[in-house]
Amino acid sequence: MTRTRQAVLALLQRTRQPISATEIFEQLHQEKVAIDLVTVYRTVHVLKELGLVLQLDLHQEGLARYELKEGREHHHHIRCQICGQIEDLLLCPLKKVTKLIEQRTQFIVDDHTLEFTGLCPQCQ
Amino acid sequence: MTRTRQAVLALLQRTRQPISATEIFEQLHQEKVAIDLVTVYRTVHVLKELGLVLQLDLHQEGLARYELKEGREHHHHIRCQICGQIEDLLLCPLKKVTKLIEQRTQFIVDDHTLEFTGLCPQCQ
DNA sequence: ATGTTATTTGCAATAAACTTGCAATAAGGA
DNA sequence: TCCTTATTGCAAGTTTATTGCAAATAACAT
Repeated sequence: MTRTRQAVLALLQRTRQPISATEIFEQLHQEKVAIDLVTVYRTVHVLKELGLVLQLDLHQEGLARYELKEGREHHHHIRCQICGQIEDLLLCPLKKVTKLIEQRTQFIVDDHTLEFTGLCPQCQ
Repeated sequence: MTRTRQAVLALLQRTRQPISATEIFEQLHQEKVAIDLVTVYRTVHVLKELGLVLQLDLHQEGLARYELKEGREHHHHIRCQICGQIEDLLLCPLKKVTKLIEQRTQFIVDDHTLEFTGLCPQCQ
């Protein structure tokens, strides 16, 4: 854990929304932390492997976002189509459905992604 | 509707799995249909706007896939992590949850994406 | 502390998926 | 047919992410 990686991790800790590699890069530069974009990519990769960070690929965004996994429970997201705001949904209705799918398809289900899009209160 | 667009649409009709732009390009070239990759992108864009085609951005694939919307009911997908096979799930457990989310978040929910990943029977 | 080794970083170059500009061609209508 | 509009192909550009490699940094034993 170098101080470069600490800086990325600390940023993820204090950011409430899932954040992209470019945003991490720009935010750290604003805070006078010199870091290369490549290093950001490599760092989030390492943090992912360590199980500290989750990668999200939200529908039609065309880029990856990262959020802290540490100490957070399984959840999903809703994104505003206008302003791009992303909010956590602290629920998951898929436990029963997963069993049904395993029976129907004979797959062993490993993971799922669920995302809602719509209009946030401000953008309606 | 030109014959180039017909060719793309016809391919989508006879393909059972969601297919990427590059795959459309390669498949049509194998069938001796001369088409530029750019035209494939523009065609699926048009077909999307016409409501004939749906775009899927499956988790961690890093590319878009397209499937026919015409005459198909709302459904979701499960993808094998090993072989990449994609199967339809003709179910959707999210109607009630959507209402709950609208109440909780004050968003107006417009759409959702749901995808499962796991191991298909062949790859287990 | 010093040297030795392994890891991490930055820079440049590359890859992959998609988009845009523009001229050439094809389609549709008066 | 002539004119207008839409579609296509080619080349070049964008964006996001990855790779190679040398330099800098960290880890560690002596």
